[in-house]
Amino acid sequence: MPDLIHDGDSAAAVSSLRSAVMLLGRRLKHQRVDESLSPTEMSVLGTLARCGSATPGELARKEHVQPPSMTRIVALLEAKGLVRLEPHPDDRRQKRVSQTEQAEAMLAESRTKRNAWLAHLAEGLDEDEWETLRAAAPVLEKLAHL
Amino acid sequence: MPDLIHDGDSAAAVSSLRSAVMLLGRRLKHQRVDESLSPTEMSVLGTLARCGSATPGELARKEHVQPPSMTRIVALLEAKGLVRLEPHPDDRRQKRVSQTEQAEAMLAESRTKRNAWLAHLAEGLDEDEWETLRAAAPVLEKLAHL
DNA sequence: GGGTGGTATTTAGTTTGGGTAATGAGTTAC
DNA sequence: GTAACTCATTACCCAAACTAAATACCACCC
Repeated sequence: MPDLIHDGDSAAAVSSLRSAVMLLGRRLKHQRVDESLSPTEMSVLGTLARCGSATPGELARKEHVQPPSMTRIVALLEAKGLVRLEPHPDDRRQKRVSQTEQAEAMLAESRTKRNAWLAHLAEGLDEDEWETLRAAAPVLEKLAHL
Repeated sequence: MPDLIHDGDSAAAVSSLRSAVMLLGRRLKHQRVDESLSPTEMSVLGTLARCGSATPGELARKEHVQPPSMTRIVALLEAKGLVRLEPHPDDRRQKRVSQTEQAEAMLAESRTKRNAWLAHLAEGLDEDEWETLRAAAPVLEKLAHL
């Protein structure tokens, strides 16, 4: 690992990365598959799809959101029939959240639409640039979860 | 440019990119140099540093924010002594926004602190991964502005 | 067994950062 | 010279997070 703080190139890269991520994030917020679903709600569904099921607390930690926010999000998702809430087998303080088949179908449709939007945006990139980005995607994801 | 919609690998990359960007964006929001400055305000200062000066409307378009929001942001920045507002030389409807020396100093300090945070986060990446990310930074920035 | 401290979730109330609609001033085209 | 358009602003609103406090439960120690 290079010295990220004092190496000039890395410093510039970090700065560039930050502003790009924040700007792109703001734009992505507006690209919703389902108007009634907030970006974080979508993200929670994605997490559930990857992890199977989780407690609200685990979800809050994974999404880097405070527990009360996750309570609200889970409640809204349940009201829409996208997640199921069951009592935790071992600990009656906790609950188990898992996605429904409906959520799975919506995620599939959502991916198609998101891809269309981002693909449209990425038409402004050349082949090499896209290749760079494709290589970086998993790394960025790892970084985001560290 | 490959077919981003139907190529399976690219579809996965797009999906991964989206969730990573949104999650990382949410986390970055909390890492402020100056507690009294919102992420978008910081971003505006960054844009001004790159572009010299601009009108509120130009800034709104660059940041992908509505004009009224930019009016408020610029007003807050002016109240903090970080930008200067002058009448536009050619068109009396418009104004020219430019950063002050104070803003420049703050940006420098800000970069140091941001780098420290992101560098700390990036300790979990190995050298190759960081190299990948560094190469992707300018591309991501280009994509965000398309 | 009962008290004590800690944890999971929720409720209530607040802040924040953005949006839309409507207004006023200034410019451009006809 | 007026009609149409553009830039910035004002007033109002809304969504989505937060903090603090309440509730329910577990685990440990005596």
